[in-house]
Amino acid sequence: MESSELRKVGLKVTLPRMKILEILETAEPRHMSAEDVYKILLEAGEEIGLATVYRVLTQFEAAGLVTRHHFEGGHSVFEMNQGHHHDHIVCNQCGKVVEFIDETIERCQEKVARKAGFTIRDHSLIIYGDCNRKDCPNLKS
Amino acid sequence: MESSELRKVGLKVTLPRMKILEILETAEPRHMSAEDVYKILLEAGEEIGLATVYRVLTQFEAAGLVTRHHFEGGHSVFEMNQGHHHDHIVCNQCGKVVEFIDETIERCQEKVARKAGFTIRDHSLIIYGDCNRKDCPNLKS
DNA sequence: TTCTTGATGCGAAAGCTTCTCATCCCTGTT
DNA sequence: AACAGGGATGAGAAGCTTTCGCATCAAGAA
Repeated sequence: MESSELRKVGLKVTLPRMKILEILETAEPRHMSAEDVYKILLEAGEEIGLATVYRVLTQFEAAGLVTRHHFEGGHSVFEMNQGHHHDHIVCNQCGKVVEFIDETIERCQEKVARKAGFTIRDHSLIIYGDCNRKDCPNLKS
Repeated sequence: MESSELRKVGLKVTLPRMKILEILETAEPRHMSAEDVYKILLEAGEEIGLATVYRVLTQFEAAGLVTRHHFEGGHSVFEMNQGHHHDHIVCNQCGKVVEFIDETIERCQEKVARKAGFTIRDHSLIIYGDCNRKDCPNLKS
């Protein structure tokens, strides 16, 4: 039962929040825009407003349940947190997203920030490229 | 004479392009939004449209003269290319931007992408933090 | 069940960026 | 130097993502 997750972070357990949480936990791909989540809810016959989706996702982000990434094109994508940080490789052609974590890169970032006198709060590393798969069409979403 | 730079990349030499190029080459800070460039032009008494600034910056990007970065908050900043790639540390408080380059990180990215079967076209690494300077107010732009 | 407060849905609005189109001005050619 | 052609420009409208405002509604406590 996911309701405990909501209570744990101090959010009232409401229908929209449960539905959105469920989608984030089960749907594929795991990286979705607010619009994506909204469409899934509409197709499922839910009565929900796009504004609510944005509000809830923002609250989830503040609560540490999801992470928001600023991909190119001026729109954000959200993904469920899995406890461990990771970065992304995005295919320019098909939009496929691969997650990765590289400890060496993480350590180098700490070193660089320290040298500049900064305290790291967050970071965003996104590699853009071509995935080179045979089934990768140019039907960029 | 900057006009040669424009000709070199196959762009007609026009007044707006010259002016924008000059601002990008001389103004501080080196990271500016389209709006920033537009305001500088207006204050200089130029008759120019915001749409033109966006058009020209996009053309400059396509021509490899400038690079566009997607910072948080949904707005882009542009900076003149200096021949060498670099990444950024941005202060959450005052917006100060520090550039850095770390060869180890660059190499790791290549390795990670290769392992995932991707061909890197581009990448974006932005570290967000606090710059810890005494003159760093919370007057986030 | 009733009450209080916070959550929701809807439409409007804000912020950034792009589009449309009539006019203008580079640029190569007379 | 004047000309012609097509790309470039300015102004406003429009598009897109995201947020706001407010009347209504529902979750959680008494």
